[in-house]
Amino acid sequence: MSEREPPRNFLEQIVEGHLAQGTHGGRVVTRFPPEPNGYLHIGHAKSICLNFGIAQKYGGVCHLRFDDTNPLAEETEFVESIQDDVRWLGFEWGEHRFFASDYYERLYQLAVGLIEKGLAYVDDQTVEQIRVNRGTLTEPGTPSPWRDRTVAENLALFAGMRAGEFADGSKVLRARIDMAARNILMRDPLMYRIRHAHHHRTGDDWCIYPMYDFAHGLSDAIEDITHSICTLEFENNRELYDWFVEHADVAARPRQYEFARLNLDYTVMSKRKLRQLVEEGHVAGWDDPRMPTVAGMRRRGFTPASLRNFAEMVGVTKANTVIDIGRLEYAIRDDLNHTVSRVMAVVDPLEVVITNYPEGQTETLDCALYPHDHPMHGQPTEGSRPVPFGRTLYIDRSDFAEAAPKGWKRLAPGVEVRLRYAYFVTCHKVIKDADGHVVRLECTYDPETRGGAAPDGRKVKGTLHWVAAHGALPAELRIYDRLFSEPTPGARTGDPLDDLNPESLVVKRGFIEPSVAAHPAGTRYQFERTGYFVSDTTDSKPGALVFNRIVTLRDTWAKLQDKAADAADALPGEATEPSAAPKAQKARPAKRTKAQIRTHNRAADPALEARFQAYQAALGLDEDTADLLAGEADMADLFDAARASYAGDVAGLAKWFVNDLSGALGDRAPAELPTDGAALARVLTLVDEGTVTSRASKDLLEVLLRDGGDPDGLVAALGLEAVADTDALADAIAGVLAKHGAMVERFRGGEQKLFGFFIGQVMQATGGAADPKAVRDLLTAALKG
RNA sequence: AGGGGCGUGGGCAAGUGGUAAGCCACGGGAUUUUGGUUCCCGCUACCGUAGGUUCGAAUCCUACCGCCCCUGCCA
Repeated sequence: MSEREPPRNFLEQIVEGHLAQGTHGGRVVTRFPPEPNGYLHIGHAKSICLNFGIAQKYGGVCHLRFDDTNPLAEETEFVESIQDDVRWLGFEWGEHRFFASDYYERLYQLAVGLIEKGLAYVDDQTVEQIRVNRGTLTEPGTPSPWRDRTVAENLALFAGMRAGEFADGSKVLRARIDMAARNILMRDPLMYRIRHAHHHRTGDDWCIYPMYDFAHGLSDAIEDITHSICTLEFENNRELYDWFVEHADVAARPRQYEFARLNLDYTVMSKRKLRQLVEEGHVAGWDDPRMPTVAGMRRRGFTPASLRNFAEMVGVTKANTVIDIGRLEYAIRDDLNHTVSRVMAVVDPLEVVITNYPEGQTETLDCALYPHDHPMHGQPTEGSRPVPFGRTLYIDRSDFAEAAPKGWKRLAPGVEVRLRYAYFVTCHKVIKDADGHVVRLECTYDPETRGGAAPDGRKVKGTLHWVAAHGALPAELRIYDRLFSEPTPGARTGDPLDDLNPESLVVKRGFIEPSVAAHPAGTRYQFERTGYFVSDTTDSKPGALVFNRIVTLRDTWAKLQDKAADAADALPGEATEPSAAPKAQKARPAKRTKAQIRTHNRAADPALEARFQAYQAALGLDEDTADLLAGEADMADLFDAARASYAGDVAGLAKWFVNDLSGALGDRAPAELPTDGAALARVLTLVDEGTVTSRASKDLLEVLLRDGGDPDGLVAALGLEAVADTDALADAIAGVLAKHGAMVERFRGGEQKLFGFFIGQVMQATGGAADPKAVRDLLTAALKG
């Protein structure tokens, strides 16, 4: 009961609100609308999880709709890859797979309908003319000379466009909205353009193609989508979306909602930049394991669950933020740690000879597949695999130091360590080549420590992974790292390519234990002490194994060393250059503020201006208050009406209007209220008289503004009369104190700020009806105890 | 006559007038045959800034500041 439910994101709250009110007849229909012109990336993955997730959660469905309205960019190949990716992520669209191109005929008819209503016209202007005449951010556009063609002419021309009578670019169909609209998208947006091009599905059936804004919302309407979720940059398009849905002949009323797209540091996400990486050969392809594409991450070894969890973890909001890529790494580690078997592999081999191990002898050790110190999700923690051991073996070069630094727990001359699951060994001799490079280590082992434990109870500080030379499988190990070395690629120079990480892929030749030979490509492992790896699904072959590093293990030792290195670097005391060049100050026109609107209103309405003056002169209100009250006639009317039946101090009424009423009003226009000034005045009077508390008056006001009615009657009906009766309050206080004994202790222990908590509790216990001042006094006494 | 959005600890993010959730990162400690895992503890935020309303404001009002998006016959 007291279990904390995960907070719902704002979209889920909206959906729940609709469900509660039966807004869409209780239906939830979302859609994921990719354009089949490229590969999906992790940002799309978030959107997929959101759309399919909401449908799943609320018993709805999610359509997969390909937004294929531009024949020049789109290809069937991408349709396939997108479907693969969505399925791989774990979502199923069932029979709900659609294409915008399925609706071309219907859309055409809807366009004709708009023409017939005089709401669309054929424009003969050139691209350049259209652009110029659209105006700018601060200047209105100018109407096309073709804007007032007759319906009949438009109909004929549009039919001609469809029939292929005109060349590309010679004509377009435009919505006839408003060339002076403040939202540029509303300045007669294009609906259709001529493109004599082959479409991946409709072939050569069409030579006119609908534009996004026209096609998208109406496709939503055709499919009876209820919640059309897209990213923030489409916020400006919503007005147009609504316009088309409203004016075209469709019954459904889908609504668009926007959320912030996913941004990840140390990577790029735009299709353009990703394409550039591929086309210029900085990566091996769209499925290069360093790419943030779904295909790339799949090949890298990410799991669908890790991506879904990641999407859940980062949340859904409208704030434009950048996610720490460490969270993605956390998500995949957190999954694999609980699902994947352990195995030993040496990335950078250094030969070790156990000099006191009999020559020619070998043995097989039984090694656990899973750690037993945490639950493995959906898998047994039991199970083992045979691992050969012998006189010659390999350890990782990074596990040996000729001169051990402080804190070193690994192998060094004279130091004894454990070979995992095997024996304790001690290094006695370091063999080097002519250049002084270590080529081999000679160690002795303690036969008594077989399995890794010493009968005499002695401890070693370190445990190393290893692979015996006999039976070792050679393997190519692709050590992947972040594609970019800067959190915001391109921040310095403007070109992300300048920040490519030269070590995003390092290929190593190493060895792995033979047990993995039996597993299919695509199997994921934890290479103990090294990281999570997957055998590459396209390049790994029996006898020529290839593994991709998915992610490292957390590495506390490396972190300590980094810190030590940083500390050393810092010694010279050089202040780091503030390299960030001052941003070019963009000249932005100042926004028209609410204050300017009010001033503007008065300039246009002398009567309003007169009231503004009178409020100050006759009523003695300060300028700011008078400004707010006389900013629009409706508000001033309401205020004057209230004033006429209010006996108290006018300044108080004015303040109450400004601070309380306008907040409760929200977007509602004063003139549309189901109540009047007299009733409002009565509300404040009730507060003045002490009949209701100011707290309870908010509830009263809310009901009054919503339903209207008689304030006195409402007070009685809602039980809002102020409770100043000492006995009743004392009871309430005693109840609260008894219920929150621990809090009382804390308060008496010095947490003074909890006083507010107690007041709040008492206020709640009395439904907001308690007189706060009385509560304050009584509570002070009671808490002194 | 520009318009549309967004600002809560290092990074995310709950919160919608009554004790500022949680996650990641970071720091400590315990356990450990992975410097992994797991488990504890810490991270003592006055909520962009400044005024105001209120017994009480991250939440309501006002002004200001900062950041993002929009002038494709792309989506």
